[in-house]
Amino acid sequence: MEMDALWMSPCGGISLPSSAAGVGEDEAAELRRGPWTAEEDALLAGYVAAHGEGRWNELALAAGLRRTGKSCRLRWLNYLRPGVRRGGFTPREQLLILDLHSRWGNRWSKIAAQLPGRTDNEVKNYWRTRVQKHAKQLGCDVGSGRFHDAMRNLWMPRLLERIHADESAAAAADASRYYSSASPAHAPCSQPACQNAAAPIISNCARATSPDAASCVTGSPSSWEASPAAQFQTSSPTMAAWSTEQCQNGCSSASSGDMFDESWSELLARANHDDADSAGLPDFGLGGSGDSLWSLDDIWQQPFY
DNA sequence: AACGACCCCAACCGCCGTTAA
DNA sequence: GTTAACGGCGGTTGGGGTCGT
Repeated sequence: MEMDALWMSPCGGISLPSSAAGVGEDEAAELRRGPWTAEEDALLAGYVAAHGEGRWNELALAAGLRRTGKSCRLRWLNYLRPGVRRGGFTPREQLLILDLHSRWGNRWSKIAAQLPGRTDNEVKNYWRTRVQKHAKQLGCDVGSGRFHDAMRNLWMPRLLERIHADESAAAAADASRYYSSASPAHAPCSQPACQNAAAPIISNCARATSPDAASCVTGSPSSWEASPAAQFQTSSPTMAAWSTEQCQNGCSSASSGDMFDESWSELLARANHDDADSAGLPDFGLGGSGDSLWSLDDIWQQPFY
């Protein structure tokens, strides 16, 4: 679809505040806004490839782009830059986002820096659209301790289960190829970082802080203290080190999708119908509490990936 | 098929810190 | 030392797509 016409003002141009960075009145009168066209992308990418990043206002003028330097920078960083990964977040990435956000808050650029190929904008959008949606379902605020601890004790362990399942499947596939080809190159990864990839996160899972965390889901304030997550205390590599290495190794191959959906539906189903411990999960006391904070009917309607 | 509600994400906005003139 | 320009960051918005009725 040709976007050019859509974003031109009726007068053939758009008006921007004259304070638009680095441009004069004449230039500002001709500046374009809105979605980028393929031609603009090509212009920008070509110019950056030839001259490098930085000095965005200058670059915009020199490249002949009728865009602000800011707009060029954003387009480059979020879309055109080599290595930018698109598509759904993998379980690993989701787990990292949860963990890092719990530590750093809305420091999107800092969090994105730990996710190779991901931009702060993507992380921010993920948080706002997915995570906040589920917080709303819970009746919690995402900034509340209750929501915080629900993440640590419910979703993060489930993400780890998912990751381990994916890795087991991948390892099995590798082993299968190994035995059929007898090639040492296909031996399972023996690097400590691979084996301990999940441990640093689990250790954080065990650090729930809010006394009423469990009450968010159970009304049983201390049940999470005995969570099996505590057994994962570790001195493994730091999260930052893990994130870069592991994401580069595993992010691109893992499946995508919203792990929260799976966590909600499966965890709650188990908690209500089975003994949580026997299912390998912490006992959050969900069964029979009748805690109206959970909207089970709604949650069970979530799609299962 | 039509319509409205909701979701997702690209892009913009405003603020702030840094830098250079 | 001052100030304007710039880059970076987090918050917000608008529009296209999807889903449900």
